[in-house]
Formats: sequence, C-alpha cells, structure tokens
Amino acid sequence: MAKEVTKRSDDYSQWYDNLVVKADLAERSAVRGCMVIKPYGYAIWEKMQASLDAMFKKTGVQNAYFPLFIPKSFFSREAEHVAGFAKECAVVTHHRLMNDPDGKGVVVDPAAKLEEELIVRPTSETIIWSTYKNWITSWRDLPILCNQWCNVVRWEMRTRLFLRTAEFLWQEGHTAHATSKEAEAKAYEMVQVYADFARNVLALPVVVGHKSPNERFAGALDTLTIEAMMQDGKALQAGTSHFLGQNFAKSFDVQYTNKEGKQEYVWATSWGVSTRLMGALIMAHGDDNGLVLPPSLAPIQVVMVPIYKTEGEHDAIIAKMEEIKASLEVGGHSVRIDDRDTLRPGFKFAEWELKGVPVRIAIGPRDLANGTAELARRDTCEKISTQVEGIAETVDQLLKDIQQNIYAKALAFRDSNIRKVDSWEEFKEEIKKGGFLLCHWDGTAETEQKIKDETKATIRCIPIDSAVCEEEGKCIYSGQPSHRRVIFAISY
RNA sequence: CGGGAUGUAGCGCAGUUGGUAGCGCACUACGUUCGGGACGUAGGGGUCGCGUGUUCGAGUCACGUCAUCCCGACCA
Repeated sequence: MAKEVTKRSDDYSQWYDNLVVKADLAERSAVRGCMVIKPYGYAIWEKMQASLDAMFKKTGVQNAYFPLFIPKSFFSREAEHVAGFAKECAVVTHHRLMNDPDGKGVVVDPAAKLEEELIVRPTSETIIWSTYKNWITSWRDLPILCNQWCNVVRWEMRTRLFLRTAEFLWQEGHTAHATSKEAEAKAYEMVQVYADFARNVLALPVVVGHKSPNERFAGALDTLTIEAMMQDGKALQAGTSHFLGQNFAKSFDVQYTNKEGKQEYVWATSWGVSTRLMGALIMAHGDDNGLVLPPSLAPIQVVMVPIYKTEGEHDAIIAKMEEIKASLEVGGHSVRIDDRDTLRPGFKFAEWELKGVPVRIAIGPRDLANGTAELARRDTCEKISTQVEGIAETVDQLLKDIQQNIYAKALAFRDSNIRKVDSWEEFKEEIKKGGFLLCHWDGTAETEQKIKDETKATIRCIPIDSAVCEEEGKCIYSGQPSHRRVIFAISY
C-alpha cells in the first residue's frame, strides 16, 4: 500500500496519476469528468464483460440494445425515478450547427431546435419500459430477461476517475416477471451473480446486503448491493440489483393477461455494474509498485523478459522463450515476450509491475546455461529460480496461487477492519479510523440521516446471511430496540 | 451553487521590485551500456489559458472571462 495513501487516506488521485496514466490505463479527457480508456485498460474491461456475459447467460439473460436518446416525456412518468435523476441529465435541444454569421467558428443553428428535447440516458428504465409495453401482452411472454452493455451519462457535480465519471460504461439488466416472488428471486439471484464475480474473478471480497430506504435506487422497493472495502478503509458500492415492484409497470402501463384471463401489471428488476469496478480493482489490490491484477483479468498473464549482451545470446534466449510461450499457451494462458531492444531489463521489470502482470519470467545467459529461469510473482514480489523443464505446470499452479492469494489478502485486510461498535461516543471515534462498523440501528431514516450529518458515515448495507449481525440490541444513536446490526462506513 | 487554489514545452514545475522565458523528466542523433527504472555529448520543441487595460516595455500589475483541481451539497 502506497505510503502517501496511508497518510492521506482518501487521496487515490495520486494512484491514478502514478499508476493509471503511466500504466496506460486511462487519461483524463478534455471533456469535464469523462475518461479515455486506453487499450490496456480496455482489455481488462473486456475480460470483465466476457466473464459477466457467461454468468448472465447461465441465468437465461440475453443481450439487447436500446437507444442512447430518450424523449423527455418518457421521464415524466415515474415521479420518484425522475426526481432521482433530473438533476444530473444531459439534454439535447438542437440537431444542427452552422457557421457563425460573425465569422467566429461554429454556432448552434437556432432553426434546428428540437420539438421535444432528448435526454442522454442516465439509465434506461424509462425507454426500456416503454418498449416492454409493446412486447408483453400474455403470461406466455414472461419473463423477459434482457441486459445491455452501453454508456450512460450523469452530469455529476463532482467527478472522480473510474468511481464517478460523467460518462461511464456499464451493463444494465432489466427483467419483467409475472409474480412478485419471481422478480424478487431474480433480483436476489443477480446480486449473487455479482458477488460470485467479485470474489472469484476480481478477487474482491464483498458483503451482500439490502440498502436502507434512504440509499435505495430511485423508484425501487428494494435495492440489493455488494459492498467492498478499499485499502484506505472506505466502502465502495461495487454493484446493485433492484426489485422495482410494479412501479415501472404501472407508470408505463405494462400489463399482461394471466392464465385466468385477468389483466395484471408485471413485476420488475434492474441490476448493473460499471467501470467503477476498474476503480475497485485498482484500489483494492494495488501497491507501491502499481497495479496488481488477478490472473483471471490480466490481459497479459505472463511476461517474459530476456537478458542479454550479444546478438547470439539474444537469439538463443528468444528461441527458448518461444518454446516456453508455446507450452504456456497450450494451457490457455496469455503470454508476451518483451523483445524491445531499446529498453533495459530493469526498466521492463518496473513497467510490467506497474501494469500488474501476475507472472514474469526472466532468462539470461546464466539461466540458459543452467536450464533455469527466474520466476517472479507480482502479488508478493517474490522471485524464485526454477527449472525450464516442466515450467508450464509450475506457472499454471503459480497463477492459481496468485488468484487465491490476492483474494485471501484482501479478505484478511477487510476482516481486520470490521468491528462491532455499541456506543455513540465509540462510533464517532471509530468511524474516523475507517473500515466497516457493525452497529445496531433503530431502522428509521431520521436516525440514519442524523448519523450521516454528524459523521459522514452511511449505512452501506443490511447484510443478508450474516450470523454475526443477527442479534438483539439497542440503536447506537437513539437507544431504541434493534433486531440486527447493519454496516456503517464512509463511502466513495 | 458556496469556500479555497491553480493555469508557463508532451508531463511536473521555477520565473525576484515589470526589462523580451528557464529547470527536471520525456523526445531526436551518435557513442558506451544491458541480471532491478543507465550514462556521456550534441540537438529540437513555448503567440506564458483567453480578452481588455495600464506602461516605452506585461509571464509578472488591474479588470473581465474561460477552464481545471481540492473542500461542501449530489451520486454507480
């Protein structure tokens, strides 16, 4: 963990400058709060997409695509939903530019004003439900299980690279069901998909739970969330799944005829994860030397750096490396031989570490003579000398170890920063130290708001399946009776 | 929208009481290097965010304007 970060707990911007930009992950765009994702960073996102797509398909979800522009009138239907997004919408009012009559560049052509303004989607519930109305007439049409990968725009007052950019990439799933029970089960199923993905692919431990009414998605009856802890002890909401009830069905008049011939409104869910996960990855696993990627997401899993003086040495080493590369690729690993002859080995080591490549193999003249190779793992920065004979199996096992170890390390960190707090005085002190605080809460929005006003801490979630939280007690703030503990934390 | 700060080379910065623009990294060429971010020599690159004003003269002073960053309210 970077020293600077330890001192200034919330200053990850330094990481972005040091790691992200120099690591070719992303750079700030000229457009306020937007980001450019460079090829290496995008390759990581593509790996996330591929994993999630495979998991979605197992639950019967199919991909679809809906328009970027949403007519303003669509937004006037679901009042609560609109109230949640109205303050941060980009609005298209014209469709043409013209040369400035004064000769100063280009201006908006006032004659090209749109009859009805278009909203750049901040999320797609409204346009999707307008469409679903035409798709659904009978119980036989249900359920509808669609997901779309797209960009959305939210005109945030303040942005933060990866965590809250004005434009971001995400997936949003939207499902329609015949019964409340089925929809609730779907919302629950999808949050579990996210939790599996976070744990097994991102190597990120997460807590699954319900959002408090205050923190719920605009228009939802219930919001499920996966909450992760970053290395500065702050919480990051890494994914959400909403049970929308019949709110959208009623607002957009989506009814179906049931088996008894009666008209009924459908039940809905929506769920999404975004490029925020890239931020989670950086902040949860990164160290002083840069990014640490779990092998499951690394665009390059093994990088090979040759060490040589003469052309003869170079050729012999590269030939050996090609051999090793082929044997690793048989096992499905992605391998890069860094054969750039303008850079010295030390520079290459540092650069690949910055990019988070899990395993590095270095071979020099000495190794070549001995039939060995230097194997370095990114997560612990350990180096060992190993026989080239059978190196494919060694590397295969090492990658599995690294994946596991990264998760175990993050889990140990998180668990050592979760603690029970039972008094208000203690709470005010403990919350400053970061981490998750398990506390009793009286269940009222007023108490939650007062705690937030006084400490900036919010209820990150009401954990499900957590035996630790299931106990009687008294609210830390009001002293009223409580039936379970919830997680309080400072969040991003 | 409130409070604070900053705009000078690709990046990070210096620039004194106004006197005609500099440093580090990066870049180009050549040479020596190459098992943990090499070194030497020689080069190239800037209408100092924009506009107006004061002045013989503005990176520097005044006013305006735009943008960015940090702290609040908002948020995946």
